[in-house]
Amino acid sequence: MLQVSYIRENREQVLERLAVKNFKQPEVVDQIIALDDKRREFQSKLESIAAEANAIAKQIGELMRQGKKEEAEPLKANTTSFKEQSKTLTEEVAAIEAELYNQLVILPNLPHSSVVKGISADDNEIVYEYGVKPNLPEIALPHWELATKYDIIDFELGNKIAGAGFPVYKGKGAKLQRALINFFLDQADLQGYREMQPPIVVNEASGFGTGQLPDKEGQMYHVGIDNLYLIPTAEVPITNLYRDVIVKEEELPIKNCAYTPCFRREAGSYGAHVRGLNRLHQFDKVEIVQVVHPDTSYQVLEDMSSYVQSLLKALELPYRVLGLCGGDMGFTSAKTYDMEVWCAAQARWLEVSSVSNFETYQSNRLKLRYKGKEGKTHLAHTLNGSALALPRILASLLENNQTENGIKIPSVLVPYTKFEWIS
RNA sequence: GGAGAGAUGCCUGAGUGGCCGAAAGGAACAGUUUGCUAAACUGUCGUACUGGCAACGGUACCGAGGGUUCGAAUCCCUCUCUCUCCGCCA
Repeated sequence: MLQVSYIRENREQVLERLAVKNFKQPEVVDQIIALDDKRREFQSKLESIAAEANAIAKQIGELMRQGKKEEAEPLKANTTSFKEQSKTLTEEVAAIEAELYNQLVILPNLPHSSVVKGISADDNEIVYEYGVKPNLPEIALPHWELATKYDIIDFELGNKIAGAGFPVYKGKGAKLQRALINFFLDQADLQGYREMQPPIVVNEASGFGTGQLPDKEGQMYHVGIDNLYLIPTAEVPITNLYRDVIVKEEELPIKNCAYTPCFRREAGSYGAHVRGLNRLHQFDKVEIVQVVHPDTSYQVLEDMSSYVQSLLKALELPYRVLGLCGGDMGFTSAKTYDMEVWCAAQARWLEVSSVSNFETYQSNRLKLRYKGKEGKTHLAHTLNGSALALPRILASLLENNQTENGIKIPSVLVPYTKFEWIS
């Protein structure tokens, strides 16, 4: 959520930046400013009435204490009109504030000045490409066929016990998953991220805190009986740890990471592009989350991007980095890099990580602030990134590393898997 | 699931209708003293909105939301959460 004060003071710039994100309702900006004017006007009326009423109540209290009951009685009569006025004004202020909030949540985050204008994924910039795409023989198999061939992932069994999008990993498939999780967590640890194990269900307040609610309600699994949501990413519980928190400036940056399963209903997805591991309802992911000082957030974004890339290099996967254009960026992000790995048999790029700087967009809603040395509070900046999401890494490993002798495990993973080949 | 108790500031904790935005202690921060550390002493020490160049004001907040009252941390109602005991279970 953007800050109203920022919108007021930087109207032109806000409009210009929203255009980069291809935002269709620029009139909302002026509506917000008008509503805020109205809010101030009504609130100040309400407050001056309250001030008068408080003053009278104080006088009455003083008289009562002195035992002058008779003198207090006429004062009471004066307050009836205050009560009525303040009641209607309170209702009006509440209505204005509700409308202001409704308008405010329509506005996406403002893209950073380095973000290019654009409408769709076609307009994203390829900022970096690394590695050599393997030359596979004609008979190369897509990962879902390899999974069956080596009996390491069973999609049918998953269908039976849960449904499509809930695969069962078996034997070396399961061990490879566990190896990847441990590898990612160990690497994050080396980078100074504190490992956390959060709940994988969250309450409504947390869903609102990171912006999944109310917008993406339909994308989360909801446990109705207890009104809890299965997390779509560890970003939700980890970032919400800092909801309504004021940290000391010297505690920044705060670096946390977490492995969790992630649950996404993916309502509306279908077809060949969701085959196999490409898109699942449940998947594993290691997430890195930082809370930083505003001055450093863009440097941190670059650091996080390099870190994610270092993981892909270690796994010897060809990848590319996309700088997302305004139109393809998430609603809450100011700048996002997507990392995509090459899946050789499918001959397509698959997104395995998304690293974003949210600036104050999340922290404003979360009320996540830091207290500066001068004693004032300021909103902190938040960032997060996948490091990494497992299924597509697995897909890419299986497809790219397939040989006549089986699937070769990257050497960095062998200490974790304790085997070199899936055959 | 049943019964009971509770929710106050960074923490502990007092406060049962006006003098309470809130005692006291601790923590933290700044200063004085000190050869250093410690101790002692002094001071500062919630958040948000809002008026003002500022000095300094106003309003709201004692788990959340309603209500009673001239006036609510305090009384009433609803909800949420926490703790204790019992039951069940890992």
